[in-house]
Amino acid sequence: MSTERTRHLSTAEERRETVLRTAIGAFAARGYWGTTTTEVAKAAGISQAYVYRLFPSKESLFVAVVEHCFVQVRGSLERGAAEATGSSPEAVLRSMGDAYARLIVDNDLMLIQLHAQAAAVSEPAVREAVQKGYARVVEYVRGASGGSEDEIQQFFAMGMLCHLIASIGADEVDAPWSRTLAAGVRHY
Amino acid sequence: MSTERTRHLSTAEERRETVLRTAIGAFAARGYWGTTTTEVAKAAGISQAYVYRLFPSKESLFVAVVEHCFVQVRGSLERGAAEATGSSPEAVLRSMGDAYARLIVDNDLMLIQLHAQAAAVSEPAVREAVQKGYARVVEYVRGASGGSEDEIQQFFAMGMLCHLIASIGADEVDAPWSRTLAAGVRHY
DNA sequence: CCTCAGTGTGAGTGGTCAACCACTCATACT
DNA sequence: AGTATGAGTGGTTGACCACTCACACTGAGG
Repeated sequence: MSTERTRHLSTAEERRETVLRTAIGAFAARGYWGTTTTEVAKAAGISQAYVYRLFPSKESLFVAVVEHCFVQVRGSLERGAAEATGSSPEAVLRSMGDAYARLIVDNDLMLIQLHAQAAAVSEPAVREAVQKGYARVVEYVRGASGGSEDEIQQFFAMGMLCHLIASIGADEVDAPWSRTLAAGVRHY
Repeated sequence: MSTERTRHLSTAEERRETVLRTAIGAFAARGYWGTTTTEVAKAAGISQAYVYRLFPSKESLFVAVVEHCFVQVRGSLERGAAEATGSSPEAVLRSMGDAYARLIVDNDLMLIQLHAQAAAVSEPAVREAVQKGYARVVEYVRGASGGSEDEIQQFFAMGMLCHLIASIGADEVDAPWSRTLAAGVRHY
């Protein structure tokens, strides 16, 4: 049954996953409006026309990419929670933060979140995806850590600060202001 | 002088300022790549061609808009610092945060910051403007508040969380996750 | 071997983009 | 009145955009 080695064609489902994975890198640089479907196709190694057989529109492709990223973020936080030493909210949150820091060594994953946030302003479908993504992530963090409202809010505020630092390359600037913003922010 | 048909001419400098102010609203919705120079021109009430007499390129226009926004943010923080009751770092920071919250009642000003952050990823000129903007703002907050590194970092982390809440409209969602994120975040 | 459903593409479509240029008009100053 | 200068525009351009469609190719089941 397994004929994977000799198979030249992929199933549409396999292709869709490839496109989703590679589209992250494409959208990460210039976001929803700045990235062309041709760039996405090139990154996935298929023709631009075939992108439109796999996804009905550029918007739905981007939404799928955003959802894919949130799944990965949640997975990373779950691993972090599992690795926590101790069960105090603080210990679990620290371990989760650490896991997230390791996840976004791949900057692209984080940049997608930033660009999704930007696109959410005026693209309702994107906004809905981002809202649902944060809904699940916030509820997961609350449940798994048992942290207070304040602690959870702090956790996400720190995540947003992380996005700022990476997006403007503050961690590559050697200055007091950048050191203040990036102080204690893990970056593997 | 029977049929009055006045065509009011401004100086180029006046026009440039008009364009900067109105372009904020144009860029706020769809950011750098999603906004056309025609939209900017329409918002300013001039022809698209004239945008290019006032600014050498779309990029330099966007950079000017971003710089303009940072100036307003700094001005708002200065007013906040002046209004502070007491001179403890905590009191000054709280007053500054409050002033910022009042400033971004106009969502556009905040959305520009978000879109500037997104554009900074791959547009070096924008990145430089945003870095310089945060450099000045962080140093100002440090100097005016005298807060610790941690307090200042917290201050900006909270600002970033604010941007998230507004960009995805979390404050219009009635759910536990959105209440957790927005708890205590002033919104006039 | 043939069939055929599903994978995949080349070659477009109409529309829009940033940028440019030749030009008109309003005003200030002779 | 004439002239110089700068404000402001209509029209255009070539590149590029999202999206479409007719058609070619592949390989598993018969």
